[in-house]
Amino acid sequence: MGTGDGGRRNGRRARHEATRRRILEAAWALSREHGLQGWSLRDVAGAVGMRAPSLYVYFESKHDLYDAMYADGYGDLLARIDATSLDGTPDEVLHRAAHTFFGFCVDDPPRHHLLFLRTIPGFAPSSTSYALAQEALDRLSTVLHAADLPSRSAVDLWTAVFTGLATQQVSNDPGGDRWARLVDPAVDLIVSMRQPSDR
Amino acid sequence: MGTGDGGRRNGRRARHEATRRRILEAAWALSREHGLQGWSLRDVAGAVGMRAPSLYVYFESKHDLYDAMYADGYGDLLARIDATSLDGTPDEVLHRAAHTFFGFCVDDPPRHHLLFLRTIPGFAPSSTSYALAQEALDRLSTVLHAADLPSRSAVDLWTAVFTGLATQQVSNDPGGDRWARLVDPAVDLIVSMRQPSDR
DNA sequence: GTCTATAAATGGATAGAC
DNA sequence: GTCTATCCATTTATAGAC
Repeated sequence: MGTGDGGRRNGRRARHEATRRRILEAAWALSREHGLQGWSLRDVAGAVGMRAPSLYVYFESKHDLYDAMYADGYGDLLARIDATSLDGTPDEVLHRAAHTFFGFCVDDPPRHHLLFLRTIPGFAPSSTSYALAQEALDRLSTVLHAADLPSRSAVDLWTAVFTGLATQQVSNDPGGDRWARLVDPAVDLIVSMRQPSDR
Repeated sequence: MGTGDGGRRNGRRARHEATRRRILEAAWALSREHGLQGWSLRDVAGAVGMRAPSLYVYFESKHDLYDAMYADGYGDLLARIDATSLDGTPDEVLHRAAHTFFGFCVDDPPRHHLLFLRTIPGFAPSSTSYALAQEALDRLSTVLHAADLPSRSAVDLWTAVFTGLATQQVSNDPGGDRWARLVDPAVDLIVSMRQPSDR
């Protein structure tokens, strides 16, 4: 024992999780190819060599699959945040943080769509998935605070500006850098907002 | 003659246009109630006392209806821009322009969705409708230019920042003012970006 | 866990009578 | 211009055999 799978080396549970992940990845791939709403459960099933009804062993519904994608996306964001160095001056950290977030958005447009635009009819993240979104926001607050931008206004402006830049980039100049070039100037502007009371 | 309707006071053409508008308004109303994708052509028809097939006399398809809504939305935006005074100092004009745009976005979330988020599967505006969007952007450029912010970067940053603020406001604090309060500070920041070479 | 078969509903769009 | 009738395709989801 001690493997947590009932004593079997490749337990049911692990296999189940592995298949879940294959399905999840197939859904992401289809989203990148045909848009976040451009595929059916049949399509996902076909992509993993199954029939549609079999998916219901792994996900309760299509919305449940979207929810898993939502959690997965925020998991990726948290991982990127964790991998972002906090070395250097506060301003250096801010520039780095902005690029981390902007890059995350433009690297995967459908993920950006699901996490930040949220226009899937009838879909709302579950409370456990939403907790991940909250966690990401908390970490952003922590970084901004450590960089002498502690006010809620600063955090709110930060999210609005960089989701805004990313949305424009993704939808009006995909693959280009027309708005990407504005990330650093935007950080400088927000930094210039620092007030004595903030320190 | 001279009425442009073939000599009839309430010509076919005028009636046709009037019915088209009724359908359009019904689609907007349903969008505000159930979301931009939360209604079918049957629903729209029911709302105007018709059956679904009759709508095809006025619109070629559902996408064609979306396209008319898109053009209608930009028509509204252009009207608001026209109604916005250019009096006062350049900075006053900029603040006014920002509030005009922000108010336009938050006043009608599904319109904001259709015009600026553009996540309707398969929908893309026709060239004539898109020309209206271009016209709106041109007028924004003109205003910013007149207010000593002539660079393309300034225009790009402007659109990103205020669509970003509006999206956050609409989706995370509907009816509130959490991001609305940041409109004026954001204008101040962008204004502070003016460079000698810009004048 | 995966399948076949099918339910159950929906929705866009067309044909043709009136 | 509006209707009835209907097509046709699609999709999510379930039942039950294997």
